[in-house]
Amino acid sequence: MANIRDIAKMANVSVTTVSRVLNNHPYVSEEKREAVLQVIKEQNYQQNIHAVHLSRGKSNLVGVVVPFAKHPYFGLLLEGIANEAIEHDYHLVLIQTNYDEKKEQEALEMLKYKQIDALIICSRISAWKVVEEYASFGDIIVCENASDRKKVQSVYVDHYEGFYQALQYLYEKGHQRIGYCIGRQSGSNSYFRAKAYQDFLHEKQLPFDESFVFYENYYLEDGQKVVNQLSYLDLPPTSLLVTSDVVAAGILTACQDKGIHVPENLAIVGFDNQPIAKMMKITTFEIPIVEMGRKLFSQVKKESPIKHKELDITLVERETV
Amino acid sequence: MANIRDIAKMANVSVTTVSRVLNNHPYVSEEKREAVLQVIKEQNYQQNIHAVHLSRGKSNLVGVVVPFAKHPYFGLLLEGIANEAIEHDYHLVLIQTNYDEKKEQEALEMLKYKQIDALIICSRISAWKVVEEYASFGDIIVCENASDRKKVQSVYVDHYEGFYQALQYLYEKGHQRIGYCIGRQSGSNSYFRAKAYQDFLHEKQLPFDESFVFYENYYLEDGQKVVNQLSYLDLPPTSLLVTSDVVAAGILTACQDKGIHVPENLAIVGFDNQPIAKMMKITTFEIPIVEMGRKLFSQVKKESPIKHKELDITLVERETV
DNA sequence: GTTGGTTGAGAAACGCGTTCCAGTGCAAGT
DNA sequence: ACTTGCACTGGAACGCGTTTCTCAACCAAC
Repeated sequence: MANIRDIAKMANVSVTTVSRVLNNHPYVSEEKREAVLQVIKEQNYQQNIHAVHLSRGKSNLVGVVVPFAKHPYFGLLLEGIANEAIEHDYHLVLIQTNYDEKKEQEALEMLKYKQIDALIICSRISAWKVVEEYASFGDIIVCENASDRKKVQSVYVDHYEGFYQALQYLYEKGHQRIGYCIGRQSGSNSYFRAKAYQDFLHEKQLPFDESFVFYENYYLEDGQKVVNQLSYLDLPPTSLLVTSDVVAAGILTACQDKGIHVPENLAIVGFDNQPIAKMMKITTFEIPIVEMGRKLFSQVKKESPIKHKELDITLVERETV
Repeated sequence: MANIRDIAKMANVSVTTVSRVLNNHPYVSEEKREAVLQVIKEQNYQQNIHAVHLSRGKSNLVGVVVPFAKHPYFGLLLEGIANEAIEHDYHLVLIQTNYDEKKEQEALEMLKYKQIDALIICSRISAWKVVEEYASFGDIIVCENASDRKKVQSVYVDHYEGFYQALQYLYEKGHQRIGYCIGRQSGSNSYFRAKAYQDFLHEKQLPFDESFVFYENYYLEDGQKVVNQLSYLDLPPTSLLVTSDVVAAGILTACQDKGIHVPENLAIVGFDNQPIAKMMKITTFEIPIVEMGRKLFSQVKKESPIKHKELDITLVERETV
């Protein structure tokens, strides 16, 4: 296959001119431009993309770190990121970590040796210190409140505030025994929610019962597990905050099977406002996930000094409270 | 940052030797190997990945074409592909097409100019003729029955057979008016299912009613739409084959809202056996999606002559028939 | 002592596009 | 008439690792 030098020769111009035609640089006369274009067409010439990357020192590739591609939350996020990437002529390198820190590390390494120009971390595992070491190699954008971090950018929802609001909402509906279900126990979003929970209990002078907190809930199936655990409690919570609508849906279904009436026996508040929440009429706090995905990508290579962007959560009242 | 030549100088060896150390080639004495390793460590040296790609003419990147990342079917497929890719030290470039043929074309172009070494097309749009033109540039693997195609590889389930079996199953349960819901109207999987449907009607001497076929059903929300349309029919089907469990779940929920009893008034058979099918006790034909994803990736760069691989579908009887 | 295989190592070629810099030619401005 | 300065062109340097050739050294077998 012909390379740029061959094309230059055949078109009787310099390599530089061919490059300029290729990249739509100005300062090429119309005749030469057409001559070059003609030869390119004849030869069915293609730039060697690796040479372009080597030369430019960048690749128009952005890494996206997700724990699982199959989880609807990350599916939605990916959708938003992908759609925005298309519009900016970037491609996405998908890095699925399964919450394995090594995989995240690898992604950071890819940033270091410039296989990717930027990295979007949808759910972080490594410590801030580690992540920030890599910030000098390219933009790092996280999907969590990192407004106090100088080196990375972020797009997020205020989970502290959201959780607090949700607790307040249930409290006003008369609930005093409020539990919650969450995904992983560590992680910054979980931290903020736990904090909001503790602060709320403290403010309302409510006791903390550790059996009211359920960890490792990600999927529909996990709802069943929660309802099971609930049945072992002497004094179960009267309401549950569930940090993913799919889990909330699982809980709701399990309740229906067990004859637990929702919301009479158990009130449920979901998060995300995913399609399933609408379908099953789950009261939920809407998180604009797809939009968040788009915004996450928009942070890539942006000049603007706004490094941190917060999106709003809104309550969607339906029938589970 | 130091390059391979700098390292060579510092270690008092040739560039070749450094390269050999880097790539674990034989013919490097232990002393030199260690000297090189030492310098590499000291200098915190990193290969320039673009130079490696340029030199090798490949990138260890595999493209994955999906219409939407947010659809659970593709989420599951992606999960399988991603997990297999990790094990083979490949990375994935996600190309979301939104069923826009241009995007798919772009993906094929990426294969042509070798930005990616292989391409997995999870749902094809372009004509075979177009796709096959690109087969010479790298492996192309599709997720549909392409057993009669020489140039591409495939991993698939027999949708003709699956659909036929499902129809047979409903027929044996006493249903004569069987409708079906499907995603896009074109597409090879849809073609095989439509064919199975026609063949079945013909065999059983049943009339074809075009109002029994519902197109463009992808998500939970679409189930509502189907049930609405159903209510306008004078003589609606007594049973429905639904090519995605999420849509089946949507239909089931909409039926519950409308007081349509399932399975008495309407029997529903889903496909995929996704978590939601289990949760909502939907009778469904299981498609091993995650495994299919893994197998799709396994076809990449495989020596074996097995270019086409069929996976089995199995009936999971639950409560919607 | 000669032939031959094996191991170790380096020079040079190869893959290829971008960009800096120098320079020419022509037109507008003073 | 003379200076600016813009439009256009191309040579050469740069980014960097892999791989092929070639050759030397060394040991073993004949």
